[in-house]
Amino acid sequence: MDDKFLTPYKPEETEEKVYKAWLDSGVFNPDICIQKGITKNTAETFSMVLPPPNVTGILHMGHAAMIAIEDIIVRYERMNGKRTLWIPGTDHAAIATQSKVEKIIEKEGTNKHKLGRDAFMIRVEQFAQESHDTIVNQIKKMGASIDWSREAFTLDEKRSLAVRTAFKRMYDDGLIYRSARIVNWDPKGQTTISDDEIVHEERKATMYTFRYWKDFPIAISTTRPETKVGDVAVAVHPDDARYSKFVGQIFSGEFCGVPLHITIVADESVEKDFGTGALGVTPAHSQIDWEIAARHKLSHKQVINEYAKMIVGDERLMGKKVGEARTAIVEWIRAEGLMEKDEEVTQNVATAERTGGIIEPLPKLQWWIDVEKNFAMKGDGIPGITKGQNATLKEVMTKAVAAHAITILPERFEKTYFQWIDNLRPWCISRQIWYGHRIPVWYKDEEVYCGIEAPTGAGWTQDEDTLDTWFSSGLWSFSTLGWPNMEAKDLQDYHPTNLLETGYDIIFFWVARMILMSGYHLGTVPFRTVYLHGLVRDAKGKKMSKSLGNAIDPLEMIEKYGADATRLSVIIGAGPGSDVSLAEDKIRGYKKYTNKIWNIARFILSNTEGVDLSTKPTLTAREVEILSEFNAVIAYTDLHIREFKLHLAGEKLYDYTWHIFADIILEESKEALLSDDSAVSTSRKWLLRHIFEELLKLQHPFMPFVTEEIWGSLPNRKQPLIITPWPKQAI
RNA sequence: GCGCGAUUAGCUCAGUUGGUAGAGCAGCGCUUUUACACAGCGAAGGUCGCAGGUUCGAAUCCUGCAUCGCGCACCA
Repeated sequence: MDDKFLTPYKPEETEEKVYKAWLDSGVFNPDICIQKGITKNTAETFSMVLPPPNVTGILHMGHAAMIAIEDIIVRYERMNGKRTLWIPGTDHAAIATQSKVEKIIEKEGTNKHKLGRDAFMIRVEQFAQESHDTIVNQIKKMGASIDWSREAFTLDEKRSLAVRTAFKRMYDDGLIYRSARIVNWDPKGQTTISDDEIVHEERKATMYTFRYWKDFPIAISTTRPETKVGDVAVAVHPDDARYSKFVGQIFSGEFCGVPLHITIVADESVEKDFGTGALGVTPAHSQIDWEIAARHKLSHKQVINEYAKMIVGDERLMGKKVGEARTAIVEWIRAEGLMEKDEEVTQNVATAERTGGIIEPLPKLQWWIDVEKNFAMKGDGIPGITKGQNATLKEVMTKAVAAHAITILPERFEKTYFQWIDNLRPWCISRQIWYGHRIPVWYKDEEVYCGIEAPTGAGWTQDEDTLDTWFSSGLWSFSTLGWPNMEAKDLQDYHPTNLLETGYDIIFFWVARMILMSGYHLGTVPFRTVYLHGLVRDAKGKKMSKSLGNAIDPLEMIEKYGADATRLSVIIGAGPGSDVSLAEDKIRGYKKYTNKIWNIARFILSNTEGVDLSTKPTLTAREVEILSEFNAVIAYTDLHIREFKLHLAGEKLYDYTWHIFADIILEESKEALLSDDSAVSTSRKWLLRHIFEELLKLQHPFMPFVTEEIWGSLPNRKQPLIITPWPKQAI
């Protein structure tokens, strides 16, 4: 027995060495596994992409949980003989990364405009590179058995080609178009954002009810009086008897120094019972009003600019921030005696997820993806839509899940997914930021050119905007496998991928967009199964965050307690899709467990020397009973891993190893091992050694380091544990 | 407003074909005995949110309610 077992288990002396041995052996790469004869080249494949972490800094406990879950599954599949591919990568994360770097240079007393586009981009790329290196190191520390030879980045050469190709094809099909509509403008980030990047925050506000001027016949209500200088109409319900006599009339007057011409229109969208039942229509600053104006062919007038400042009126309004303008207008309304009512209300204010800026709806010329336009399907991978048949992106996304070409787990998230599709509007994909994929469109006078490469000839200028980061991540399942080269071997072997494992918080951002992109470009699903995990929260169930100071740093935990303990702490106690509470005590507890296994190894190794596992001795009745109980443990573990109930599998192994195998079986065996009767001790030795080795295999996906290290000290080992076949029930 | 989830021991949570309630941590008592004190043994601790219903039997199924949390939509 190795002397190292005489002292407690030391992860710090084990993990780096073990990970390096795995890397050197090349077993993370399925091609090498075939070359070495570890995997049959006819073996079933299992593929998965790592949800690429943003290059915005360091990984948090949620990433650690994600890596642990995925690595358990990958190791399980590999031990079961499959050609197993897990692809690593990182995401440039466009707006998130850019705003992070903007904050950093702001502290240095400069900004992106002073630096200029080129110099600023160099700073961003440096930052991204540093983050990338940190992240890769963290993924390795967690023990991820991922194929580094296939690492990808959403903004590297290959992925850029995929993005431009995808854009061009969708543009040619008319699914991508440029149009002026109301956008979600983030004045803080100075960019448009998509509907999904909006977070509604409940805030107190005042609802004012007033008339534009004294003899205006109808009072309106609003929480944003400053936008009323952009009103072109008042909309009422067609059945509203109070106002029907005014419909069609135009009233002109002056509102806080701004001349207005208000048409009274009847529109079904107006609720009679809300406020006064009359809605002041501000087409340029409200999505709904824009739609009403379109229905009634009304003009629109922009009164607020990109910096959320007023661009009409006299000195009372012009150049003022919207908040100040609101105060000024309210004062004016009161002074004029126009105010009929003001009341406190709570309302949901739209804010930008990344910057916290209050969204200012503005009309702007932007690029969009049409989710309701027909295109010809490129493949047969979506049930109910055959190749060549016309379909819309909405239909593709719906059918992929409704017809169970994709299974979403836990199942309840299917409802969430369908609800999102039901409310889906055109996806705004252009961003006014610098970091990201430049839109592959060039302009020359009136000409517009969309291409994978820049047009030849002089005088072309490329569109200034970049793409929403989720455009490139939407391609991830196939851009990492060689697309747009349809002949690429990886693409043919590994797509659709088997599993997408990610957090439920990005089901719309990412999961849905991947289904959209794969459905359009390949005519198939990007993955067969979606498994959604929950959030890692603190001991009191609060979301971990730096500002709250309750965040647990996974690297620090790995240093203190080891990667195996850290992995178990985020697996056990977390059912599929439900959040997991984590305190340092929990991780410490699993550190003790790794040590327990270490000591079991010490006992087994020193008591079962010379045992021949290949020759099964005659077992006593009690031993047969123990073995059959253990077979049930194998079956239980196997079943629950396959059903993604890793918490149950992990907990069972913990409970069995500690409280059955160690506390009962080992204790009761001491007598037999001391026995003078060699038949008694031989059969008991065989049994203990057999169960222990099988337990190492079963636990390997959960705690790869300590199990591999012990396995390496077994006298009869033939190959590393990571590629040792998974236990089968046997009597 | 629509939808989803949670409510089990002091704390964090497990517990699916319905059959006498479980773990970890904390706390209590005992024990250094062929592994391990990062340990072992033992005791204690719960009317499984509330009210009904189905059933021989309900933490588990059904209905309603309450509280907390989340998502979506929307309030002009």
